[in-house]
Amino acid sequence: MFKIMIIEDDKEIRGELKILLQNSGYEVKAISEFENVSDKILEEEPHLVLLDINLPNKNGYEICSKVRAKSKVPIIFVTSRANSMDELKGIMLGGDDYIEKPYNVPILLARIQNILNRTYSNEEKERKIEYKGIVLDVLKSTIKYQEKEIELTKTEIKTLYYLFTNRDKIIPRPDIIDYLWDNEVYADDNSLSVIITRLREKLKEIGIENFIETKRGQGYKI
Amino acid sequence: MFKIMIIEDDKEIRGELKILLQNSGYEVKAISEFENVSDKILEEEPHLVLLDINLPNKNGYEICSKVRAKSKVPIIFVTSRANSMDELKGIMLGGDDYIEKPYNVPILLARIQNILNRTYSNEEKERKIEYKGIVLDVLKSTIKYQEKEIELTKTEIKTLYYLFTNRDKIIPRPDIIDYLWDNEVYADDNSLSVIITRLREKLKEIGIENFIETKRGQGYKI
DNA sequence: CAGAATTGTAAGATTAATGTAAGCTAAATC
DNA sequence: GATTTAGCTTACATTAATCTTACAATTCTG
Repeated sequence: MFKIMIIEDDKEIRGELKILLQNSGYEVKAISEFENVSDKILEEEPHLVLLDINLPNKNGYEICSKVRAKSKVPIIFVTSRANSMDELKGIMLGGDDYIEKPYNVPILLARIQNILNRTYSNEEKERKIEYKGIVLDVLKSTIKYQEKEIELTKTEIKTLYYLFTNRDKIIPRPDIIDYLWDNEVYADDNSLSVIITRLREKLKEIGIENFIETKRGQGYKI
Repeated sequence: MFKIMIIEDDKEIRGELKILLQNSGYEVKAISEFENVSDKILEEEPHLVLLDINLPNKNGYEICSKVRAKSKVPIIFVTSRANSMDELKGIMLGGDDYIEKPYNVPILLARIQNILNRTYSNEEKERKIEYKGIVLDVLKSTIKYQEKEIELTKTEIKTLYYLFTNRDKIIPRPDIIDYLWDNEVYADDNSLSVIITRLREKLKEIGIENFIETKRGQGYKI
C-alpha cells in the first residue's frame, strides 16, 4: 500500500484530506509544519508528499530542498497563488507535479494515482521471462532464442505470456480465449487457432520447433 | 563533471574564482571579454556561466542575449551595483540567478550547486544524450547526426528526450501523452501522432530514417 | 501590434493487426 | 478403413490505430 504524507497547516483541510485519501486506499500521515518537516519526511519515507507551499513559517522551497538533498520522493505542491508557479518550476523534479487550491477532488486523486504509477510501476514489473532457453521480453515485445530475436504483436505477446506463466501443464483453450478477449461474446475458437499458427511460424523463424504442443481435446502445453 | 565558464575582467578575481571552483570539483574555463565572449560560450558548451555584468566594453546584457539566441545554459550574473537588478530581471530565464560582489564564498558555491542540480535535475540528465550516433542537446534544443544538425521546437525536444531516456523498450503512447501534457484533460491522441510525424520529418532532413518505430497497438520504440 | 513560428484540430487516407470463412489434416473412435 | 471432429492453414475481409495534410489557433518576437 502506498503511503502519502500531507504537509498542510490548516487543521480542517488536513483532516478532510486525510480521510479522503484513506478512503481511497492510501496510508496517510498528515502533519502541520510545527516540527521539523523535512526530517519527518525523510524518516517516514512516504511514497509521495503533498506539500502546501504557503505554510506560514517555513516556505515550501526550503523544505523541498532539504528533502531533495537526501531523497527523490515525488512531491505534489499545493499552491493557492497562481503566480507562485515561477518559483516552483525551479525546484520541481521530473516526478513532481503541482495542484492549485481549492482542490478538485477527482483531479487530485487522478494526479496522485498517476504519479504513483509512473514513479513506482516499472520497478516491480518483471521485464523478462525465460523458459527452455527462450527469452520473452514483455517490454520490448520480442522473443529471443540463441541470439535470434523476433518481434511480436500485442496479441502474440499476450498469448505467449500466458503460456509462459502457465508452463508445465495443459492450458485449456477456453482459458486462453477468456484471457485474450476478456469474456467477450465473440470468443471465436478459430481465432485462437490462427494466433497459434502465426506464433508457431514466428517461433520457427528463429529456430524453435515443437514448442507449443497441441493436446487434442485438452488444450496446449509448453 | 560539470563545466563552469567564468567571464570576469579582473585578472586577480578571475584567478581566485578559477581555483576556488576547481577545488570544489568543477572543470573551469575562465576568460575575460577580449575575444567574442558569446561565441566562446557557445563553443565551449559549459553547464553554467558566471558572468560579470560590469565588463568594461561589452555589457552583460548584450552577451547574454547573444548566447540566449542559441542556448539555454543557465547564467549567474555577478553584479557590483545593487541597482542593476532592474535591467537584469528582464533577461533572466528560469534557470538563472544573480549574486552581488563581493562574493560570500559558501553562498556562491551553494547557488552554483543549486542551479546545477535543478537544471540537470539530479538525474542522469546530462546536457547531451547520445543514442545510435544521434546526439540530442537539450539546452541548445538540437539534434545532430554525422555533422548535420537541426533545431527542434520545445515539444519536439521534450518528446525526443522522453524517447531517448526510455530507449530499448516499447513506450506506450499514453505514457508520452501524460509526460507531454501533464494529465491535462486535453490529452489529444492525434496530437501525438502529429508531433511524431513532424519529428520524423526533421530526423529525415539530417539523414535519420526508421529511427522512431511504431509498434501498432503498443507504442513507439527507438 | 504585425508577422513568424509553433502547436493544436479535424477529416480523410493508409495499413498493420486481427478476425473470418472455407477447405484441409489427422487423431481418435468406431 | 471409414467416419468424425478438433484443430490447422490459407487467403481474404474488416477494423481500428496511426499517419498525413491542410488549416486554425495560439504563442513568441521584434
